[in-house]
Amino acid sequence: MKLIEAKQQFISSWGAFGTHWGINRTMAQIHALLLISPDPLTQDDIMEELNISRGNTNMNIRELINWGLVERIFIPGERKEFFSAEKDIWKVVKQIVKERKKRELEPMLQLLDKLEAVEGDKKDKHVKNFVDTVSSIKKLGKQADKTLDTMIKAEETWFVSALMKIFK
Amino acid sequence: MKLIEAKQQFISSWGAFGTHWGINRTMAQIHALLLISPDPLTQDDIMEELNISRGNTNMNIRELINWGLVERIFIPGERKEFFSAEKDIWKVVKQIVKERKKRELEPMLQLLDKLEAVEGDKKDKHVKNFVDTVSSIKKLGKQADKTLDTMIKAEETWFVSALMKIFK
DNA sequence: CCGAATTTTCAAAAAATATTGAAAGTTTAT
DNA sequence: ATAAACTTTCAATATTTTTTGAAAATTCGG
Repeated sequence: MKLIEAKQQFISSWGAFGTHWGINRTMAQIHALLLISPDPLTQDDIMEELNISRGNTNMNIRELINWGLVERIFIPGERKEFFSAEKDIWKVVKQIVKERKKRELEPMLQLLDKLEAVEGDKKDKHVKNFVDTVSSIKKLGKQADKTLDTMIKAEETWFVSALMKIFK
Repeated sequence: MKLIEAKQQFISSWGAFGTHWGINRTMAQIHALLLISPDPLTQDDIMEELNISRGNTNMNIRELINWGLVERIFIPGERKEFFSAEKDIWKVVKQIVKERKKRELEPMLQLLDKLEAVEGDKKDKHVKNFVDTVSSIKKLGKQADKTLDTMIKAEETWFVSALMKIFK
């Protein structure tokens, strides 16, 4: 397979993959393109490679910057802005975990705390089942939260070798 | 907070949560409703509780069954079918992990294997960066795959205590 | 086998989401 | 201060996804 074809497949699969994870196709594709580009690219480079409009490109680059996955690069003597993606995949994964934890897991745990305190007779099977369900989700969620916190701080080498030890 | 209100909040949040994870709102809401229902429900019960159409209810129940999260219950003397969700949250999580691994991670790893074998001069920085990126994603993906395999087989108590040990 | 009860399908409609492109805004070199 | 280069915004449009509901299919008791 030629590089040009492999690149296209990589970008298009990364885009499809993203849509399964609540990330829009274009955002994932821009990320993929930057990952495999050895040098920073401009907005125009990205527009051209992916055949998307200026507005779309701009919005999604910004979103990637919000997620901490892409950074603006200043190149002396250049008028245009350049963009580059973090290439260390372990850092990328940690960054995504960190953001999703903050945006999704933490609010969910807050809600569960409130819901667990529902009024009503615990003898009533509806009340009991509700509280039990909420409590068990909360328990697992809290555990996941702690685990992810530690993971976010971890080095890959340390993490992998620790995992190897338990999951042997 | 009254049970009825707490239920509604739980269902609606579970639905919103699902949409961030590529699961459609209705499917997540049906799942939430079944999780907090002590007894199995019929299609009509679900339609009425969530105010959704018969077709929509039917398709999403089926999808939940495909995911292994809901099962049909046969109740002697009843003509209608009843549905019930797995209540053990650890089992639910393992089931979801298992399915997503099969549907998403495994095909991605297969693709990466192919892409890693791209033709071209490894001295060319474009080729080199492409291969390096693909390889490192593959490496992390393979590790995740193994880890998840072990997790799928694990008991919750064992899993949590093992995690406590490393992530202390 | 009949017909009522129930489930399933799927084309059409609605809703949600993503994309465009042109205009407005900003920055920079001279 | 000006104008060209570049970036950002956002209303309109297009696309994708979800939902509906009525018709078709299936199941089951008698």
